[in-house]
Amino acid sequence: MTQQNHAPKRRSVTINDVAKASGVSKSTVSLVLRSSPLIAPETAERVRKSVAALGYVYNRQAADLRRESSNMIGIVINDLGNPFFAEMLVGMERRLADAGYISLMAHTNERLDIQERVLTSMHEYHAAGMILCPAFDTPQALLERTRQSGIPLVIVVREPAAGSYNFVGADNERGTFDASRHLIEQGHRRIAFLGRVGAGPVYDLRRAGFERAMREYDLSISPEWFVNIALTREGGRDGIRQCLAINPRPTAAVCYNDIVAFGAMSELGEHGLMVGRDFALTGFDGVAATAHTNPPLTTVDVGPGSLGESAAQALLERLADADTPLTRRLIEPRLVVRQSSGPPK
Amino acid sequence: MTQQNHAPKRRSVTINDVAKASGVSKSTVSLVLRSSPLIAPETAERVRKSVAALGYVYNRQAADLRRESSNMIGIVINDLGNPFFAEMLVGMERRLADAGYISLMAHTNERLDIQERVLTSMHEYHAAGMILCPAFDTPQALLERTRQSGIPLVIVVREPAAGSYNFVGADNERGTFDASRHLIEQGHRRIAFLGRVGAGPVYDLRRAGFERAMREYDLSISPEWFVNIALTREGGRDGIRQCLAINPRPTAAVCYNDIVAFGAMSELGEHGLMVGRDFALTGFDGVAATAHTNPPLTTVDVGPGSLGESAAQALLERLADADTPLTRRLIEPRLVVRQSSGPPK
DNA sequence: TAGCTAATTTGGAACGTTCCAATACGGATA
DNA sequence: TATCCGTATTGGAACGTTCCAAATTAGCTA
Repeated sequence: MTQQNHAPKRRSVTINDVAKASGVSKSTVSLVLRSSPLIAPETAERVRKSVAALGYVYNRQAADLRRESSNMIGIVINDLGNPFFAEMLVGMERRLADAGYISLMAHTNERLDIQERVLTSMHEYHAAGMILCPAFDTPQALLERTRQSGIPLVIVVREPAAGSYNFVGADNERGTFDASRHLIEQGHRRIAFLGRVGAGPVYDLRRAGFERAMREYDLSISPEWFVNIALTREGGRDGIRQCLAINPRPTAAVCYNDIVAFGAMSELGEHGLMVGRDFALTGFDGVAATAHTNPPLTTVDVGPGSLGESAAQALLERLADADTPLTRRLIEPRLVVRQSSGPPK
Repeated sequence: MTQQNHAPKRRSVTINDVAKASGVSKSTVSLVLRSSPLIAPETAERVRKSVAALGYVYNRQAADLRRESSNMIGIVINDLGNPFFAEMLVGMERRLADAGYISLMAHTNERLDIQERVLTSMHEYHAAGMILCPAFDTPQALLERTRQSGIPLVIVVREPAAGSYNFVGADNERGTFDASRHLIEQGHRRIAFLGRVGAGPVYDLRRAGFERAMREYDLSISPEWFVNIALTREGGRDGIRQCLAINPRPTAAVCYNDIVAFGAMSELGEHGLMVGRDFALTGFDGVAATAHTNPPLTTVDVGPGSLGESAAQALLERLADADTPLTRRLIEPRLVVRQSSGPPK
């Protein structure tokens, strides 16, 4: 006795089955599915009935193959552990979903080999467009190759050294300038800058903003105030430990980003120092959590969510019209002053 | 004069072009691309040369259509603003990518209509499997429908009321039990529970764990200690405000999850209370940030990343063998004691 | 040399859509 | 009645793969 009820393996119902069931041709069904105005209302109604009755599900794979396109957008993120990127991703996804696209998401964790792999994979799946937040040290060649493949590409957050790309990011120099000026005007004179030296153009710009502010107020910077750390919460702790060892001790620190500031706050607390009173801190990014730390964190808010939306928007415009000129959008950050950045004692 | 150089529109290179270029049949090329052992090494070499020369890119859409399958996995997340889900997502994505799959990710923001839409969309794209974290109040029917569609489905975090599903989650009752017991053993007697009343089974279980611990230590619970709040950082603030108004005032609170605890910490700080000394707090989830708050947060660690990996693993097993029995995996959480949960004064 | 086997290679027929040119059908006009 | 027109519908050829059964080749053996 042969066992045959093993796996149902029911052939999936196609447009043809629907056509047969409703007594029209597959072409008609196809038109109905795309709600074409060509079809007579009664016919459409009948077809829709059969669709429901048979439990037909549209096969986008087949449709996309024929149309030589797709409704999938590739999103490549390098550090989802940082809420900045998570919030940005949410913004992108929302905007894209609203426009009827679905997101192919991949996380590179700053690894170039993974980044390369996912980019080709998205390519193979015929993504209609891509949003890429390049990992550190991404070779120019990779970007160039992706660009030339002809699929619309928007680069976010980290701007490539050269070449013309569709870019959306924040005005980093301006951001740290504002934060630094704020600290200076609070009365701070010895201010540290916590970041990863040589982390690329973003680091350079944020540092430059800090330096410009100090210069404009005629304050000189001791080299040891450039504290070199990993761009993580743990790095923030490390940065504070280094700061506290400096003599004379800085009274404030401009942090590369919010999560570094989080780590710094935690470490300061463990040393019995009260953030905002004994030591001032500013972050960068404006992630949601900054409003709910102890104490709330003064930060340079770039609007992570809306930055993501902007990127998606730029891509959508490009998809709508391939001849749209490549745009470069720099978001003006907004300094949000909270309790972490009080004056020195 | 007709303008024709408008858009390049170069026909994409197909397997046929490669075949022609290397003097073999398309079938052979197809086999080479999938590195079949049937092909003679020299032939494969020759084909690969042409692939590179022509800049051929594999069309997975076409392949998947023919094979009636795909390498895409749908992941539906409801609240990426909560780092717990972001970290879980990272775990899933990594495990799936390692296994050669690519993730179709969608964010529902707890909205049922969006959830419904993305599920059908993933369906239409022929996702090979799906991981779903159901939005609050997801109707049983939707889950049932998805399950019956035949595509392997793993449900995470929030367990459906009934029916047999592949589920991966945490032992919620046990988690809050451990946290509550810890606070009690620290000497706390008046302990609040901050959560959203009626938020579903997860709330019920976490509350039950709290109640059991109190019962086991013969402590009665005043009804007002069940503080009803939104499950956000803002909700945590709100919860503390409510706590402080209770007379006699609780000395500790078990928070529904980590972000609620974050908000609570921030609010306590603004009232001049030192967390861990003047008021004790525990979180739930074990997100990375808990180790770097001010002070570091005692939490019930379920390992968000590895929970995601487990879910992916469960799905992969099901994909490998459709007859794998449906599993229900409950992760045993681990209480991580930090400074937020010191004894009462 | 014919016949057998194993190792490679191959040509069509799928997969489920969309596109296009062509057809069918009333009804109005000449 | 023949012709035209607009509206609705349709069949077949794509899209770029994989699958399958069959064909080709080379090397042995009888």
